[in-house]
Amino acid sequence: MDRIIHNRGQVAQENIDKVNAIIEEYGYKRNIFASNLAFNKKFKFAVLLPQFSDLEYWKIQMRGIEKAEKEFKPYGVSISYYLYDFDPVSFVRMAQNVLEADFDGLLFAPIFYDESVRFLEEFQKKDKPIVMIDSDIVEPKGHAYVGQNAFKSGFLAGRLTSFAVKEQRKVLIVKITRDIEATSVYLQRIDGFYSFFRQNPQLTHFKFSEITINDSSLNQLDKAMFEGISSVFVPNSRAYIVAQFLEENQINGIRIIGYDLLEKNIEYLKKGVIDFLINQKPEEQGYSAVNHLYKKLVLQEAVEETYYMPLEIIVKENFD
Amino acid sequence: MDRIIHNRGQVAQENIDKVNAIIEEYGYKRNIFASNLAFNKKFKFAVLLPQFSDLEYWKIQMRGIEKAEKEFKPYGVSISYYLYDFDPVSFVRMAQNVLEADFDGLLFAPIFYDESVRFLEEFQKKDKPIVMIDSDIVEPKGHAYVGQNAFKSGFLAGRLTSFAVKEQRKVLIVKITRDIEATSVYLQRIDGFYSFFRQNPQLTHFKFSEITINDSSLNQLDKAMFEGISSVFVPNSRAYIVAQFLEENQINGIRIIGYDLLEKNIEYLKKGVIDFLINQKPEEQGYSAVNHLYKKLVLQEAVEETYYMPLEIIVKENFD
DNA sequence: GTGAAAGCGCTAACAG
DNA sequence: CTGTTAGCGCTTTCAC
Repeated sequence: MDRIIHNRGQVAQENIDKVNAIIEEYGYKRNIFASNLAFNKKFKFAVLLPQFSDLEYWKIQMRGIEKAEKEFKPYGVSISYYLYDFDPVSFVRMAQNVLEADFDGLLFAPIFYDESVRFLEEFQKKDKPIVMIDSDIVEPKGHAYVGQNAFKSGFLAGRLTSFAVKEQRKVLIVKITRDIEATSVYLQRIDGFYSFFRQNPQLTHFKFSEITINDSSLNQLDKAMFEGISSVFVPNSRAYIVAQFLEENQINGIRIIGYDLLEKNIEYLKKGVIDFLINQKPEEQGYSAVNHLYKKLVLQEAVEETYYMPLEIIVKENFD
Repeated sequence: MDRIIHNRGQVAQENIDKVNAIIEEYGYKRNIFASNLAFNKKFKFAVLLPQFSDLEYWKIQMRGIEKAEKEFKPYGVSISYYLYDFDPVSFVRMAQNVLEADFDGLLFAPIFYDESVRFLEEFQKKDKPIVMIDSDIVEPKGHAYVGQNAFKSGFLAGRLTSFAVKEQRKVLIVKITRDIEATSVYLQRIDGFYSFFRQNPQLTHFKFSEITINDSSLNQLDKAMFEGISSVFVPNSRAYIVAQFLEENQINGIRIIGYDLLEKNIEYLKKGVIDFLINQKPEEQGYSAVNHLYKKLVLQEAVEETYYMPLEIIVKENFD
């Protein structure tokens, strides 16, 4: 019986016959409880992510991963965490540790592009499933991806910006960057944003400008920047920085569109200073990524290799 | 061992000792595979819903239920469907059939209120878990609920209506009712809708009016109704009826806010005639309801008794 | 290449 | 009230 399913024999014709006969005609279904009980195998996954102590976004991702870990623990899944400091050197060191250990599956985020590609190529030699979250590496292929579609989310942000009908609107795009250079999706978001207005040429009453400031200090913002501005688009999770500035300086009536349900963003969403947040569901991303490995390895199910998170529009009234 | 967990003995103190000693100190976890293999029990769920042949909303619910059925089949779950025609007599007949059979769990939607209460009281005597979907019955208690929060969704619709800044806005609420009277949530939605504007008194530039028409024929709409109107709120899934009328009569520039991702609604969403659809995730509702029974009965996990679906804002750009 | 048997961890039934 | 045992359906191993 087992050798029919796992076809230990090589007689292809006979196998096909038996598979047809038994599985299809008799409607045989493998009993998953018995199978896993007998199989009695443990699955070890590696999770390679940035240390999340002061990175709320990654903390939320981690929450989803831990939820999945807890859920799948009784099914023989265990997870080892490799958390690196937010710099390439630390990443490479941790990645090396992962390569030296022996895992059945890998989950990681390619924050530092070049280093990540090298690591990916190395790990692929092991021929174990890999899931990437948050952002994707196109080449080399051969891994699954769970995450956002950055371009589409920017396109959506364009629509959200467009809701103010008829009036003349000046839109300011505020790019708030970090000291350490990393794979960043905000440029794709801005691409998508402009693309929306290009595809909707009837929206003639919008004018755009951009500024770039550094995350590390707030006083790079000044009132003059917001002169005549009616909407602000912040293409990463730091919309709260703009919100805080506008609130402190009592500048009202400017619509803010941003990303991610960070605590500070939510605070200003609830206050009505931030109008829209596009949620990429980081918790679900983390969960789905582990779930992908679980389904593939433990349940041996067929799984999609790319899973784009749905784009969730969050306003004050549907946040919970 | 099994009698420690299932405490066959009555010596409470000793039990507590052993539970503490073994479960907590030794970190014992019941092997779910072995447990279910040995238990070898089949679970039969009854699903009592309206025949969905021409009710797209219920068809989508059903899709979620069938997805769950498929997923949980290897774990011993089977589902019997009792689908009634959309009238109370048919409901009562089907409900009787459910009562006469022997099920481990029940999933149903209380479409016809009085009949549903009577059925609920009757079924509760069996002391088996019950999940209600779509709408809830407050009394009697003793069942789980998976579904929408109708008031909150109307409140959110208010926010979506409010996005047009500064201009004078006339809002028309179009109530499209059915011939057969059934439990309906649209009144709660309208409540929530008005409530939003009451709680945001700074939005002074909105005026409201209401009309009621019957689903059965379209020609109850006429152009005069939309004179001077800038937004239309349809508090059920039939926004496409208004959209179709406006399109056919080439009335442009009216914002439409509606509910549910029915095919026709999506068609007009994509065309840009409908602006917002609030999605109650019917597929996920159906899935979650079965999942609730599964977790409770098969996995014997603790489960939440009330699960409000998140309110999803769908525009053209984030529909997939 | 194929058949037989042990045993995965648990539950339920039965004997003491 | 407690100890023992068969067996759930499958995988793996070992003998043929």
